[in-house]
Amino acid sequence: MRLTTKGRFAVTAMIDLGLRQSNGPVTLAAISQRQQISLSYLEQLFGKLRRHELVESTRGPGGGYTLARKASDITVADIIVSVDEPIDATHCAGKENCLGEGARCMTHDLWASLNVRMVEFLDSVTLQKLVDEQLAKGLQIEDKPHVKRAISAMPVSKPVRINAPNSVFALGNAYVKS
Amino acid sequence: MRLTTKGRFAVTAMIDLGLRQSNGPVTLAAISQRQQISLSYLEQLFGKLRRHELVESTRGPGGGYTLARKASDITVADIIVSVDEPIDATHCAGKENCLGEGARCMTHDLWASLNVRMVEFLDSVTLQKLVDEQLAKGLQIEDKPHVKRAISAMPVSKPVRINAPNSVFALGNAYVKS
DNA sequence: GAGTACCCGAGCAATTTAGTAGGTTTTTTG
DNA sequence: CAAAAAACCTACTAAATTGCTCGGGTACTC
Repeated sequence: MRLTTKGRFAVTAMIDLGLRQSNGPVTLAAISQRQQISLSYLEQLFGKLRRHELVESTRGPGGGYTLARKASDITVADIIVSVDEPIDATHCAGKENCLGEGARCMTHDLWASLNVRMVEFLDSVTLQKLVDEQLAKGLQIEDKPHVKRAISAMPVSKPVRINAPNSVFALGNAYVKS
Repeated sequence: MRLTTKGRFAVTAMIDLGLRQSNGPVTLAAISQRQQISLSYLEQLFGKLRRHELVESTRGPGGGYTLARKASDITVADIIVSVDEPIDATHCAGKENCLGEGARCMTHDLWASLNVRMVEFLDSVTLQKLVDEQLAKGLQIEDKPHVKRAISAMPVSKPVRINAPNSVFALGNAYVKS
């Protein structure tokens, strides 16, 4: 498992979905606007989330996405694994004795143990918990504005275009680069 | 904070160091051989680890690296933060009201809470714990072979040259890509 | 002063990130 | 029925990151 902004975007979008799916399917366009994530990127992410059966889709007008199961049955680990599609971690993947030498590389055992702990932890955080956290913070949910066709002349809000992999889980450390 | 193979390499190298620093400084060349990480890459990582005061260096023959403090005072979070040099997580970094609109983006609060938990968790895992885990698994430590100058005709072991960011924390899921 | 080891920077190819662009289905609706 | 809304899909892109090489330094010991 990797933790990058990709996973963050997915978790953010899923929380948005969890918060608002009570009154019908939620469109990606709406999530895109609220969370400032590009629509096409959301489409890619939700394609994966759907194939991993975390969400279900409804096509046509009034359609959108809903959670495929209860928010309390979806964990952060589920989401991150879905979008990150890991291939293999160690360069000595699978093979027991990566080096023919006596000192077999400790990399997998070593990392596996930390990996297990990480996954256990992220598996203990459910989407429901995160949704509740947002509600507890007094997040206001607009009751489906149901904009019929009033979305045409919008001030596009500057397509800033920074194509950079952001760091995720940033700590608040602005270490002086001396 | 991000979790990539970069951090994994750093943690792996630090464990190797923790396991072997009892009899003097450990050279990067030795870690490179044992852990199959390129020397130059290790140099870059340890440059950062040194600037973050996790390790100390001794130059000249017999030199190498030692831990700057006790292994029990170094956490996995320390290591990962050191090599990953985060800049900022959210695209609305710092600014309280990222969008001028009523619905202020929930991204920071939202992610910050998960971030805090992650950091707390990774801060709870000390290098000492990981070292002990390796020792418990019966890892044998060669008592400093002290190869004087017998390293010249070595079978180089194929410089395979795969320049790819590997995934980290890979789960054992080989989902069928249908 | 020779050799060992850390130090540093430039530069590289493969990959990932985050996105644009442009289309096709499916479904509702007017 | 036609048009619109929405999911779906594929290909393409610039910037960044990853992991590495190369080539030189600099400090230290024997």
